[in-house]
Amino acid sequence: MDYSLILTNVAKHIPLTPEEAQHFVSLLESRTYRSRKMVLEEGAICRHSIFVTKGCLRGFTTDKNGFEHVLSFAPPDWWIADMYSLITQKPGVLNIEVLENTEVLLLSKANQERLFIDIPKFERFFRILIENSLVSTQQRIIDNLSLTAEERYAHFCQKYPSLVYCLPQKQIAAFIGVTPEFFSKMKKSLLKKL
Amino acid sequence: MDYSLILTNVAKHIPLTPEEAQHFVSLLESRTYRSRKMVLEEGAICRHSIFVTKGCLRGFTTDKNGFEHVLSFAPPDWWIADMYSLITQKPGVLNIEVLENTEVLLLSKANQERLFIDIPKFERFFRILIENSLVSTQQRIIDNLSLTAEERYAHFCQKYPSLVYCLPQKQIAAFIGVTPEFFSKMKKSLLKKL
DNA sequence: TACATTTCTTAATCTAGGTTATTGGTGTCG
DNA sequence: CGACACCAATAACCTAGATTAAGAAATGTA
Repeated sequence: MDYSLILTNVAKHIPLTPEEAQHFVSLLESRTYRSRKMVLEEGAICRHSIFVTKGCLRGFTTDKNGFEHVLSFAPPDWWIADMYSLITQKPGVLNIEVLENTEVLLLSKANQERLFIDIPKFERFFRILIENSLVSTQQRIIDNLSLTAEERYAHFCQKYPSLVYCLPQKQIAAFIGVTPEFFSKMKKSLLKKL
Repeated sequence: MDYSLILTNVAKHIPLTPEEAQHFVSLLESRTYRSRKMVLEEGAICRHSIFVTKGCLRGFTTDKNGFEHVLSFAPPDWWIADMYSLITQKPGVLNIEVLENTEVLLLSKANQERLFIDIPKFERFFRILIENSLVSTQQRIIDNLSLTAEERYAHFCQKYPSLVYCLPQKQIAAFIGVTPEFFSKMKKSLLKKL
């Protein structure tokens, strides 16, 4: 098993000794998922933080009319979970689905808590991780309040350049908050402008 | 100076000995602000986390057309800051304004870091604080993507019952993401429905 | 190769919410 | 007291984006 991606990810924020790194990876489980598998379903309790090493996941909710809204994508080197459910250990609202064949590392809630006790600086690591996540989530609210669909799409292209070409465009539409039909129309009118 | 509100706020998540509590409050500065004062302006570096003990603040951004969009309100017992700027110590995009005469406690970034060293469990406290903030920010994105303005207003009333009656309604409009004119129209049509 | 399923495109029509403009109310301060 | 700034309400008109309903392309699968 290759842990270099996740160890580099951790090392961006806290230094680990070889022994600490060894202890950390011993708390992880690795999994392989086929495209379209649901990793977590609405109403279930989220018991792991998921780190993607290969492939891509998406987190989404379904509204009362059956429409899906994408909260986040998780390409390699990203973490994903239903934060609400993971924290409270109550049933959550998020669905997590596999978009292409994907490899992940799982850190269970119990192992995460053990980690906080055994190597307290992981408390710092996850604080920083969540701080960054909060900042980008807040920025997205500001974008939703102040930008047009076209501008939000432009931001998306800047922020996730690798995803723009590998994702079905209905998924991008469900992220920026428009219907697939409007997204198609918009893309066409963007081409005309060039 | 009365520190009971902030100490209760901390005690919700981590237990403190009297000595630790004493050390914590020694790192705080208290301030009083008059209504309409700008506590933080766009382009400035955010150097403190702000805890409100009395009154109310709001955090907002201004878009390229001059319209304001409210990211958060901070009534008593809430924390507020420009997270991006506070973390990076680079110029931020958030304005923080006083909505009525207000009393706050300030924790500077430097003192926060000292606190993490002196009393490491504060690392845990702020992680939990930010986790909760992330969960409610994510929920707001889902709401923005899947609910109508009327439904978002209903959510707002549930979440901030104390603010609904004390805030100018243009501020509520700028939070849920509609113009004051539409908000007025909407409120009228809600009355008819009863 | 054919068939099923999902995704993308187009176009007509519709609506939630924005824009602009006018009016009246309510502080607040010299 | 009057002047001025801010806030709320209303109404007529406008537009970004939704809805509905086709087909056309692409993709999977046998």
